[in-house]
Amino acid sequence: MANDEPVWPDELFHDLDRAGPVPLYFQVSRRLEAAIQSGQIPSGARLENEIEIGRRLGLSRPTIRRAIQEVVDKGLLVRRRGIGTQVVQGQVTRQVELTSLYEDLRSTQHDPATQVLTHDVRPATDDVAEHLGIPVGSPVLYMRRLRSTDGIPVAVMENYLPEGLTDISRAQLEEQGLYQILRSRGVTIRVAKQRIGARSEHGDEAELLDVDRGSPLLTMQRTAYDAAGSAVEFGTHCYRPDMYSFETTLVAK
Amino acid sequence: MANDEPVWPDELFHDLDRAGPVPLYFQVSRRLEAAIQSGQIPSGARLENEIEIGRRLGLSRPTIRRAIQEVVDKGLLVRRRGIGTQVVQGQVTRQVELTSLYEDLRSTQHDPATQVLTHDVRPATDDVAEHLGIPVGSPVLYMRRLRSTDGIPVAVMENYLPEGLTDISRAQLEEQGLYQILRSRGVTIRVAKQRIGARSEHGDEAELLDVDRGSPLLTMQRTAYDAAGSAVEFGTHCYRPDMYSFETTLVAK
DNA sequence: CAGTGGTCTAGACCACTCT
DNA sequence: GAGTGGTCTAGACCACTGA
Repeated sequence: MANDEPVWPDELFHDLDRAGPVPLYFQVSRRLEAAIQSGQIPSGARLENEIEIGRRLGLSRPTIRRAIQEVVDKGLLVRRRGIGTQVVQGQVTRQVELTSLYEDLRSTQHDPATQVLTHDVRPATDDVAEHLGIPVGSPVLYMRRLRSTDGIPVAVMENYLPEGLTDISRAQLEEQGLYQILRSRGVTIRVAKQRIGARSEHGDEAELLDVDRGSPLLTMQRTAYDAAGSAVEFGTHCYRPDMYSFETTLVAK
Repeated sequence: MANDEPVWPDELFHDLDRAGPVPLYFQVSRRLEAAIQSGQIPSGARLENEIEIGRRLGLSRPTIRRAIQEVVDKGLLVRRRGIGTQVVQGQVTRQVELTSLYEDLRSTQHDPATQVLTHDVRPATDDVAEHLGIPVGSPVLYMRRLRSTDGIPVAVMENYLPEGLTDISRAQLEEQGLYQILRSRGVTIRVAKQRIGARSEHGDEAELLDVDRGSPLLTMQRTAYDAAGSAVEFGTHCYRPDMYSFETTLVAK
């Protein structure tokens, strides 16, 4: 083989900010990721070894390892002991992240709009209480929203928020994603558990989503927890399967 | 507060194997995870700090940090700077992992069975060729299988394997999961990209899965890559939504 | 203020792969 | 045997939290 020489675009890393708040490993991993996504480091290319990268960047090996590991976890690189680190072959897809549908859609250049169908405070049912970890009958904010993109309905979303968050206004929900509102109130979501399934349309969903009666819908049920481990949101959503699907990249450990 | 004392069950970690091939951080993380899953470390409990844990176990802080990080990544623990490490509140769910349906079912104590409906070598169509990254018309092994558990049909699975793996026998497929077979042939899957959606039943699926005509089905399309980054499997599966769903735990970065 | 996790360093030894 | 990533150590300084 003539072309098995390792690749490392030094020039991308010559202005790392050692003083600022952004960790070095993160600065390196983001630039590395961008270089792969843009094709600057081509599919299948072998990277320079960790020690040499560290030497060139003036960083220790653990820092370089952590940067590379971040990119490996996103499925863009593969490491093999005794061999080296390679860019994965094949097309690159987007990762499922801890964001709301609104942000998913917005980040993909669409124009999301929200219509609030229902918005009230009601006592928690058994099911809702269990998911939120609160007593049955506690007041919860219930909202039912219709999300559209480019004028086409995409999803009907039902959400429940526990006491302390029940004062979110209808107007606010029309304008921002739920997770945006929560963040602006200082609520940070750390962990979310979701279950994805399918079922038939029922009730008024056919009309709202502009599909035939009895059409298949993609469903997602999610409970989100804040840093302290308390549930801050429980929701059941249903999506038009021709308008939305879930993508994941799985990486073996 | 009287009961804010940090928790650490020393006794679980007194027989770590420092000589064997299993990394120390992994031994620690697995026992820690088990202790949480079993309730031995209760929901909401605060863990001892990293330095102290390291001292008690005779391990360095980076090793302890890595062990804890593994459990954080699984969504069982939450870390907060200045505060400490806490067990997440709420029920524990299973993680989506890089395993086949067969292993999913088997690990949950069911009794999976496989019926091979079709099994032949054929030229790759445009679609299959693109997903596998091979030329159109290349020979690929096509298989269509019906998976059941406890006698109830769960999924119809269509899979395509590239040249070099086209000699997997029908008999073998009846007995083992596809990923098991691949592993036994030295093929290790490192990365998989999957898309989950929904659609209506069509063709003979209603009969195979014992559902009504036009019923909703949960669908999954997956391409799996080996350590070198080559695609080793492409498949489109459809599931009875009352028998199967996908669970994920998402952790904010 | 003391205590916590977050980051980083400069080494070391090992297991694995290829030649 | 040479080169690679995998693991581990023993420190260091910082940023953030809560009292």
